[in-house]
Amino acid sequence: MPQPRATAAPVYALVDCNNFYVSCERAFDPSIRTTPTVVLSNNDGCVIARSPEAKALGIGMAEPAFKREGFFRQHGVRVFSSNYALYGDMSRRVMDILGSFSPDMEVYSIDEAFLRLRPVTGRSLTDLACEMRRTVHQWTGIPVSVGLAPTKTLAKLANHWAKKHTASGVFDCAACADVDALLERIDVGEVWGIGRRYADKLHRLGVHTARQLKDRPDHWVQRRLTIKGLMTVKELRGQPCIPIEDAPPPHKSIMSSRSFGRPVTTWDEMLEAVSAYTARTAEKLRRQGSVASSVMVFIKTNHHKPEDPQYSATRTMQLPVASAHTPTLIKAAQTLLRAIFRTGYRYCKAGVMVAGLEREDSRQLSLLTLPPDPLLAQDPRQDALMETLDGINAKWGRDTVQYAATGLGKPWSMRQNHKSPRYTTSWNELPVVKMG
DNA sequence: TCTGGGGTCCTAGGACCC
DNA sequence: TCTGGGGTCCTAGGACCC
Repeated sequence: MPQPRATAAPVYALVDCNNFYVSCERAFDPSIRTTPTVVLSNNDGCVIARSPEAKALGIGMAEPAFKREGFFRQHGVRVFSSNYALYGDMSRRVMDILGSFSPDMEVYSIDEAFLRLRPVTGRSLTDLACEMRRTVHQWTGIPVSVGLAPTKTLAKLANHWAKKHTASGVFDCAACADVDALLERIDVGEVWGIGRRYADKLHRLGVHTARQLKDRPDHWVQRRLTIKGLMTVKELRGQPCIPIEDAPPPHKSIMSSRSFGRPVTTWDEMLEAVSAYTARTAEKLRRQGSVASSVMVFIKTNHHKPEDPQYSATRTMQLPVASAHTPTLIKAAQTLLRAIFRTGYRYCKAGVMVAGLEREDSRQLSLLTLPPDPLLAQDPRQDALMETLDGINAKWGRDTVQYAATGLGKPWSMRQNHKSPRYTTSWNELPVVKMG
């Protein structure tokens, strides 16, 4: 048993929900607790979460679902469409609980958080981690694993180790007498910050394990993996380089894009889809309190179907005055789309991105636009209108009020043929408990 | 023979993460 | 019929400035 630490050196915990999306489905449907289960990406495209039983059947991450349909049926695999209303809400509950264990928390993704833990007299951090795990499971039904280490990169590895090799679901690097021996057993590609490309490159250079990477000289690492790679290596050596970000910095760009549920071929449908994505982008922009100074639109055909004629195009426009006003952005996006849209293609995807984001309260006015236009662009009525729109939609649900340009039927919208109810966020879809 | 030196800004491409 | 969506950062190279 590791002893309570006497020093003030920070210890990082990485808490990661096990098979998060599957665990969310299971929390509300006990009948699938031991059934092989998968969750698909948007548009029911590929597998993005697998239960242990599904993994054991050999179902891979990111496998296209349509190729596995027969297999799923044959093995009784339960299949779910992504239900982000549910996962987002469950995530918030888990994070609330974790936040009560440490004020220094970074919510790193929908299913992961880093915590900086302070040693408590008379109690080991492993013990504390076990309590976190118990509490989250008891209060939400979501199983989590915890890795403890002196750096975030090592905490990631410790978490990985906890999932694979412990029954407790908790692993503390400090409890390990020989960290080098452990790093020797970990493939370099499993290190946080080393993706597929770098892993291939490192293997070609004779670096196969986390230990070997850790022992390369700084200049060797920086030349091949850039400054970021060097930070990763220093963290493997136990030297913290990547701080906790407790307040996430505002986004520098915001995108909305979707694959279509079926190919889009007409101008009218494409215009509707791009307008709808723009409206969504504008909402996200306002939620962050930002305005955008440029708009980008892209459209593309399906490159998985080489027998179809292929086309893809992107176009960007600078706005004279940064804006988060939906009609202004829709107008810009429509102009861009008009410039790149070609008939005769079966489009599979489109998207809208805004960039050059500034805080709404400190935006630059245009030098070039003569009065009264700057006043018009700053019309306070625009802001008031958007506020009202967002308020109504927040209260009564998304798209209670929407722009006509974004379409009503949305025949191009994504497939979601296996969606579970929004158990926790919709009154009409609450789970029903039957008293025996 | 010999073609400065230092800086900024922008873009494209490539890598990573979940 | 059919292969996700949404981000960030770094580097190199070119344009341009004095």
